[in-house]
Amino acid sequence: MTKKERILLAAQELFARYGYAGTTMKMVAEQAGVASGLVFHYYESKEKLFMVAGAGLIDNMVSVLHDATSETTSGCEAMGVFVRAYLDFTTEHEKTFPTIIRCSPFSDDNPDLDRERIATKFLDLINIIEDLLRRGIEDGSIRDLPVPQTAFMIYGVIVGAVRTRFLTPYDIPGLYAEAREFVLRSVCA
Amino acid sequence: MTKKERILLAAQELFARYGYAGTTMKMVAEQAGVASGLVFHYYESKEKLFMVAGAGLIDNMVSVLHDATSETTSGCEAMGVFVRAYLDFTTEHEKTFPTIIRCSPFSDDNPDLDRERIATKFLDLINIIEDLLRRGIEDGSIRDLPVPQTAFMIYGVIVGAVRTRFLTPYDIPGLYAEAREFVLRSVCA
Amino acid sequence: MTKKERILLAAQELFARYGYAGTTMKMVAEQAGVASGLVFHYYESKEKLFMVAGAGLIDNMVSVLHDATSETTSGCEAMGVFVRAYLDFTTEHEKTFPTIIRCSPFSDDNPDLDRERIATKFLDLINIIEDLLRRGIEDGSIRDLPVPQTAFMIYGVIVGAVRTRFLTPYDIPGLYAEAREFVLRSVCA
Amino acid sequence: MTKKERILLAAQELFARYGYAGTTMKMVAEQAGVASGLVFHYYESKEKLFMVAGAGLIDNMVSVLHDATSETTSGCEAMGVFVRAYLDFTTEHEKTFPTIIRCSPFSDDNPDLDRERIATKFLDLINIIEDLLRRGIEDGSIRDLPVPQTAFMIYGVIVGAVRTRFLTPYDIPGLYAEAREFVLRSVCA
DNA sequence: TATGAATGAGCGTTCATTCAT
DNA sequence: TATGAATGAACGCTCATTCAT
Repeated sequence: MTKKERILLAAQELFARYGYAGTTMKMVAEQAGVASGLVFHYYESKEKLFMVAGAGLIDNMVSVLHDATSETTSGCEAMGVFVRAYLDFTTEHEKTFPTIIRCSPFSDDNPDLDRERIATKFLDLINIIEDLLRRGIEDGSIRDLPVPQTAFMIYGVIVGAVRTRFLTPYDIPGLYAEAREFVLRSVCA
Repeated sequence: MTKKERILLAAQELFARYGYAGTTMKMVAEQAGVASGLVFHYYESKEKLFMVAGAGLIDNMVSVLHDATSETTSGCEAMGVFVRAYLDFTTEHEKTFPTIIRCSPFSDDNPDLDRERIATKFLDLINIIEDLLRRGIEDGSIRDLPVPQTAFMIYGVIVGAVRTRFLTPYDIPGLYAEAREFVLRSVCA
Repeated sequence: MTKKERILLAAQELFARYGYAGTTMKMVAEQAGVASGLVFHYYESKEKLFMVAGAGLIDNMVSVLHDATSETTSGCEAMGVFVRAYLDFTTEHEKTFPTIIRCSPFSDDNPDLDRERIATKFLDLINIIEDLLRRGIEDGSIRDLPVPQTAFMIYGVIVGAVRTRFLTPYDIPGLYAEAREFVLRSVCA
Repeated sequence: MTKKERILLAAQELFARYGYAGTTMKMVAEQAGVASGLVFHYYESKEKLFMVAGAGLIDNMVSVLHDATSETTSGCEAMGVFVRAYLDFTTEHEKTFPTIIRCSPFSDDNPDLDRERIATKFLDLINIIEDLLRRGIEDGSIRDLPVPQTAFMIYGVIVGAVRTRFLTPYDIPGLYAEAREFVLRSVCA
């Protein structure tokens, strides 16, 4: 692993854990085991580092979710796969994933961040959901619902489940499975 | 309005708008029209001010939601009323409400905050939902679902809708109405 | 002397001695015997402190020079008084005066400084020289010379003498007296 | 042009434009099209690079001025030629010349610079003026004036004119021609 | 000769907090 | 109760300089 990569990983973990404001560039440098100057050498500024850290994770996630849903036989089934894959992804990347939450356009972590650019990234995720909805409506496995609004609701449930799991002091068993059921009950025919 | 009250209101508006890290005690003092020392005189520290600001809003909200759902005839109906009342509340308090988002246990705005105490506050909200669920399951208007998990999912949908509305760069028409439908479809018998 | 005044004086002395880039805000705070935060509390930024430091000195100087030349009988005589008074001023304020040099529009000390605002200040000085020239041309004590250009040359001689005295490693006796003669020989009839 | 030469030229242009503090070694490397390490390889440190950059220009200038004044018939005439040649030189090297201003012993740009060594360089220039003065006094074309002081005054006028031209926000037509007249009126018999 | 990754001291600035009045 | 002067730790960031390759 190069130092550049170590810095990025450290940033993802720390942003995930402490948020944007709670993470200092010195912390990143220390965790990566490099001098603080090197962080700036490679990523220019804290904001840019945060963006790159988040964008990398989203790209990765989008590609995983795209693959996961491509081999399904109905829109409803695909939706179930999507929710599960999303939630699995968060479990597998539990150390870095919250960075995505914190750089989402729904986040309030740092109002200075360039929302436009972030929103564009997240649109990829919303778009997948919309595609699955349309596919399901067409093949009859999903009710005839307003697509964009419903897509956001589904995303809300998923994010809500994740946030609840990551940030709630009390543990709720079966939360992820229930999130999937909750969505499917609401949208499948 | 006393100076103490003016400070609290200023804090709620500023935390709502700029978040915890983005709000300075000087901003609060200025907006309230008092000297910065007075803010500390009344609220001791930034963190405590933030907590009081959030707690006040939640208490207010809990009482509004309690009242709104008390005169309903079924659990399902009550749930619909709850969702609508919650969303209406956010619209009516759009200048201060986001403070609640930012001090929720699901928030990442300030990792230093005393999660335990915040969570207790929010539990009041979750408890109302759980009560409504149990009531509906009993009267047959709501399916037989695992109560705590489902309560969190419902809360997730609501919060997701709110966040989408408050923080998304693009406007989604009918989002709130759709959120209510989404929930009822999923839980009502 | 208030702390605010002590900060300003420290700034004038340090900027005079070490220049803009060579002076740090911590140095100013230390020399003034205050915490570094207080310097920003009163003067907002290094650049603004520098401007205030320079402007104060120029204002003071302009008023001294105005007074000195007001009780003369001819333009030529007034010019001699002006040069002497200017040079005397630098001697009396030798610890702080170089700050003026360093914030002059002729200075290269900090290209970021707001030249427009500085230039306006210095124009007051140039204007006095121009007035004296016109007065002398009218009363016949000064040759008929192009006023603005000559004003700048005179200012150049004065500044040159001052710089030579302040910054040259070797001492040149009678430099100031000679500067005055040099100017008068060139412009007086 | 070798890389070493390209670095020196880049340094002269950048120091001229942005001053010592405003120029970074990375800027020099970039403008020269080389890696930053190479700048240090050839010139050891920023300060030394600055000195070499300034010294090179002065040497060049001294030789030009020496040649220009060698074929004159009187001290006064030579002085006129000197002033004109100096000012012409600044016009012909307007991209790099200001570096000389910034490394002059009269400059405040960098108080760390080794004044002794710089002063020695500039003495070459002053010496030429002194020689011309002595020659003129001897041949009767120049008044009997104290040589060293007058030399500094003349240099002050020239530098003043140059600084005014290079750094003043407002343009003054005929400034250079007037500078020459100003000097000759003052010193020629 | 030539690169650019890597270092770390130091800078300007912010801001929660304290305290004399 | 009310002020705002005063503190100082900590932050993001810059940049001269070093050094392995």
